[in-house]
Amino acid sequence: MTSVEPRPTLPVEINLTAAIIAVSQGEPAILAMRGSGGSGASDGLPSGPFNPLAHRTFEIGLRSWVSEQTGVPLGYVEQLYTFGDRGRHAEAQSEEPHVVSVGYLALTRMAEDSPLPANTRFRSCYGYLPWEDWRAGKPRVIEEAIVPALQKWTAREPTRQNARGLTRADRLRILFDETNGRFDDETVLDRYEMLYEAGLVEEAKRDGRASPLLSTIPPLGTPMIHDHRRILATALGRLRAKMKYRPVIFELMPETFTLTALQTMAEAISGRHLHKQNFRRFVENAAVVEPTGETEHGTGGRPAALFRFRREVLQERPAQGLRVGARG
Amino acid sequence: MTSVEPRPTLPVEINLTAAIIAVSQGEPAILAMRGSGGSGASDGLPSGPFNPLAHRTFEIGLRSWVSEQTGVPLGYVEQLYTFGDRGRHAEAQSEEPHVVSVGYLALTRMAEDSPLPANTRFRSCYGYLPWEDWRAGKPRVIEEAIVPALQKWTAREPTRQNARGLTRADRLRILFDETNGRFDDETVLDRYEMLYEAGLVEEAKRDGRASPLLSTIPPLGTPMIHDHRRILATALGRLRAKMKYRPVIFELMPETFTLTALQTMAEAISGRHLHKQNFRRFVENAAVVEPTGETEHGTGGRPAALFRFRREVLQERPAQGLRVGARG
DNA sequence: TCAAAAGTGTTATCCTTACACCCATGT
DNA sequence: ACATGGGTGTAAGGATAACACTTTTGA
Repeated sequence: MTSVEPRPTLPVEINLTAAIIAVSQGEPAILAMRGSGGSGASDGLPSGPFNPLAHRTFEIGLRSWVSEQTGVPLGYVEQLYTFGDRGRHAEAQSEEPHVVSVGYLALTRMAEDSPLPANTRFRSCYGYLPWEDWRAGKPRVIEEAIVPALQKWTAREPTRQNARGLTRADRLRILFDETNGRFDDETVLDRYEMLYEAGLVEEAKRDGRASPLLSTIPPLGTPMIHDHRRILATALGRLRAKMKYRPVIFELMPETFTLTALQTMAEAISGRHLHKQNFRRFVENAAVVEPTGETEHGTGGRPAALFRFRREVLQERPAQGLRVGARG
Repeated sequence: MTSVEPRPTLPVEINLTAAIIAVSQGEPAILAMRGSGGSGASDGLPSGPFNPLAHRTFEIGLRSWVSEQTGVPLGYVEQLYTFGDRGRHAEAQSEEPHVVSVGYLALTRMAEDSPLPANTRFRSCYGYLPWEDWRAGKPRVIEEAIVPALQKWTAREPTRQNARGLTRADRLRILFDETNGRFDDETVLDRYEMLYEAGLVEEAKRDGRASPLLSTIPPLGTPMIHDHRRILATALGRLRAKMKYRPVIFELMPETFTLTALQTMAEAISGRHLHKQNFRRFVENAAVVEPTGETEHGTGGRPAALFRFRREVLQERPAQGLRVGARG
């Protein structure tokens, strides 16, 4: 039975955090502020508390924080996940209010010339998550550092299962091996969480659960404050998944573009190398783009035809994305 | 620049709400409490405030509320979405703390005999969302009530576009028409949201945005308190999507089952009729089940072979679901 | 003239959809 | 024997994955 007596307001604060992704020169980039938040010199994402008196919805509040902190205009915005254990050491002992993070994915076109605050820059996503970039084959850090360290971690409790019934060895195989020659580009969060659980990322040290192995391996990507790297991992995974069934990628492209530029964009985000003809055939028969008639010169070879996104596909039906194939 | 001075805790309360789905006798059912919450006699989902001092994570808090209010054991649990505008009339004027709802999907096997509190029962999902049940063809309520009413709503502002660039007519066509003979079973939330926006569901009246048409049509499904029907719609859509790529459906099945029972389950959830052979072939070559060797008699005809879920598929790779085909 | 990038043709294979028919049991 | 639901074979069509080759420009 639900109690009806008036409850004291519980000490909970809502924090809104944005993973703002853009792509420039074939690198997917995340907007990060260096040395933000007062937690040492780590990078952080734009974020701020949600004040329901000032902003009617989360999204309005988020846009306001991002605008104030970075000046970057947001296009596509999507809620990702709400994390109840932000700095996972959070315990009853603390005097501070408990903080709950609502993470958002936002996409923006990068304007090379737009002014950003001094400590704020677009930085490659793969600087924070280097094991996610398979465009030039399996990243060396996986075989050289991650797999050996995780194997030791696995050996420590070989039979223990997680909530989904998987042992550590199962997860290692599923997440860091190309099973059937395939790398699953969408399980970004699971990979990050496994490294965190095993105590192999800096954030684990901060939360008091670092592995003794942590000091024996090179740092696995640049750390971030609070749970921001976790939010970035969630954002990248979601974007990779969404791109396959919704035309979100065009939120990142300029008005007109070549097919090669589009493919490079898809590769940057999915972290995989794609097959040229198959990519083009797919784009063609999905009818998501149309030629402008112009060509782009000065690419070093034959000029490329320019295309634009056919906005009408949004009105048509299942609003197709780019179902990128298995591998190039 | 983030301010570092101590902020007063903002008056925000986190509410945890569970859409608990089970299936019995071919009907997908949602656990609902009649006349709960003090908001009149409407139905509500199990829910309660999150107290970080009592519960370390949202999920622990949620399980505790559900257990206390209903006694139902939860199997699979997944976070859905966090709604910042629960009873969307929420405005600064109110004295009460602002409430933010974190919605969860949970699955459970229905035990026919288990005792439930008096006001609590599993009720058909399609009682709340009748336009989602296409198993026997297009639901009559769509052509008879929904489409005419939405057409009038569309005509009122024919050129207005929403955030995704869609006009009302676009949305009507996309959401309530079988485009290319296909009904998109995953866009449950979009359909509910369109009806809400158009003021055609009871909840809109409560929030002061009912359409004058509301009294001219039969009620569109049973209403719920707060945003609970919205959470149910989110849950059903997510479950329909997830079922296609993860074997979550087995969380709802008994230990052993016939293939027909499995198909009935998939149909109950997806709201569509499926093709028998194709369904069986899919199950077969996904290798997600194995025969027990037993058969079930007394089904009225030839006895059916019994199967069980192969738990090993969780260890194998992309943990397949039931990719239900277009239509039966 | 040649490097560099754009752009095309074709085939084997597998998955999806959709037919229509046979089988084993209880009454 | 027959109604009822369980269970199968097969073929057309389309999507995918993988081949290697031609074309057009700038330097």
